[in-house]
Amino acid sequence: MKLSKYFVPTLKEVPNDAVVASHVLMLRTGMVRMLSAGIYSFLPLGYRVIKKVSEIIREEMDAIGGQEFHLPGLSPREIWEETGRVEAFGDILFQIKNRDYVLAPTHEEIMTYHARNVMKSYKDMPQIWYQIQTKFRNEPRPRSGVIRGRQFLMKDAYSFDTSYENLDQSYGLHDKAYRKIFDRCGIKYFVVGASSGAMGGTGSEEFMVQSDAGEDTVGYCENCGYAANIEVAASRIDVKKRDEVSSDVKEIYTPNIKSIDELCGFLNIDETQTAKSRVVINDGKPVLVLMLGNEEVNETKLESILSGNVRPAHPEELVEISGAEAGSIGPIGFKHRIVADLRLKDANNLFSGANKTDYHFGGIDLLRDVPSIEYYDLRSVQSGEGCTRCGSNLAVFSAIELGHIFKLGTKYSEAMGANFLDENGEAHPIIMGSYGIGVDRVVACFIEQNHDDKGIVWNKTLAPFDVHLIALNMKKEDVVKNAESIYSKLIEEGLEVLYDDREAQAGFKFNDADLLGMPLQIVVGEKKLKENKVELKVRKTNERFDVDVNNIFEKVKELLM
RNA sequence: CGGGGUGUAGCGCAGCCCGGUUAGCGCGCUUCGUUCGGGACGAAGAGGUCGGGAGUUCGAAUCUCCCCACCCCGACCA
Repeated sequence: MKLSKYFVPTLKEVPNDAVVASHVLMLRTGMVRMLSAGIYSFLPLGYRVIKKVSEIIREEMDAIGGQEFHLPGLSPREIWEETGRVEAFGDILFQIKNRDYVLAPTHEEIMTYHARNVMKSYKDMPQIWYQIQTKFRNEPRPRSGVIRGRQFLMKDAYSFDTSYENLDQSYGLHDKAYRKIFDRCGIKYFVVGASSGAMGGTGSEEFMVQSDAGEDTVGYCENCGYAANIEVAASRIDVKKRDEVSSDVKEIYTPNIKSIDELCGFLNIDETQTAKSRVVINDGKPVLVLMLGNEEVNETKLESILSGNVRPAHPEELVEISGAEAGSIGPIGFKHRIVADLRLKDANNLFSGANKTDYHFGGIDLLRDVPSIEYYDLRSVQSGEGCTRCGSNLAVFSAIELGHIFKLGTKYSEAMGANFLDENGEAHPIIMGSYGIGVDRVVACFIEQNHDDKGIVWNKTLAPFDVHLIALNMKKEDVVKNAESIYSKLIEEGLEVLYDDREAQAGFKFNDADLLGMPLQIVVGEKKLKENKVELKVRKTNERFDVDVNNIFEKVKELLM
């Protein structure tokens, strides 16, 4: 491809609206342009990369017996009513104004629609159906460029099986295929285990990439590979040790002391001697949540323990429930359910609120004074805490979800009446799995992981072109002649070549080449042509080789391997 | 949806507080000439509903009100 004719609008300056590296670089390299918030057009260069990722996905999906579909983006709303997901998605679901259609945010319903009444026999299964399609979600807040958009490209696959054992197999095939896909793309990822979530089902894994642009927080153990969403992650952490002697409960006057920090300062104690109280309303009933010192409650853990609806109590409610204002609430004398974090298990000599405004108790012995207390893991793990599996230090960081594999079970087949007959002629709902990969996220994540201050550093697998050929001075006949012949020769050999044949300064071309980041650059200039040589530069390592014009292809092949 | 911010040429910005010529600057773009291995130089040009609407005023990019778009933080997130 000749750059003089190719639509690659590169940007020298950093666009104002972009913050994360991949977003900045995708704009600067002319891979994408924004049309509207969270809606991006892929330009020719960017689309080449999308196609490369898609092709890898396609190959690996086909290798596990997947069959590619191309489903519509539009679908009648009533099909989503069948599974109750119009309500479940709520405002996320785009609805068409002048006809009762929605823009599909995912395709479980549509695939199930095609399966029902067609896959009627156990003999028809297993099946793996997939597609690479645009999804539409009315995200309240699109961000980070292509990483969270209102419209994005997703590979979604669905498996149909007759038993949970067979589902496990289909699931396992996807797990392997996904690892191959991300390995081939050259992405550093890790796998986070089940957090079954609102989708229902029996198991799931998320394929994650560490990135500050990510929206999930995970705990990860480099040593053993343990990885879990912060919402469920556990760690080895000491419980507060029980003192040998429990002192008596004593009431302390603590005027205007509201926070744990203030309490510690006022009494000159350490925060590990205190228990913080939070009151929530769980399905209309108050619950006191006790944490050691200043530790924050992990909302997800709390909600899964309490089940049902959980919300913080209003300030007026607090007085009514506990008799005290926020800051003076504690376990002793609290007349409702009390749950405490495990670190407080059987602790004594604690300071906490006295349920009387401006008073705290000291010498609290939870074992002695609060017999009805229940203990759970309620805190979020933090970096540096011990891995529960191997004891090494856990790292906590944010991450981007690249893929998700999910054992759906029969949620959709039951709701939509997709049944099959087994060997005995009995009807059962089809057992399904669903498996997604964010294709544009793969591209963005690769760039997040592979760039420097000059631009993108592609590998051969995903690079839009293998070679970036630069003719330094288009006014010199010798340079043009040699560049043209190298260009044809490499194309003949099956390489993808981007040829910078523009009338421009050398520095301009070098910088564009580094920005666009093809793995290998070939520089054709007067200076080295005098010795019948051209320069090859490896983008990643910045290594340079002077190569005889007649040996270019061999050296290119060697360097690209 | 809550908090903060921005909107002026393709891109990056100044001007606005304190209303008053023809709305500027850098990059990019067009033409000509010079230059040609790390974002060149000279000369001449083109390019603007100052986000939109209403208002105040003799006069609005500038003041007031409403709306819209976009960004950041939070909430939300199959």
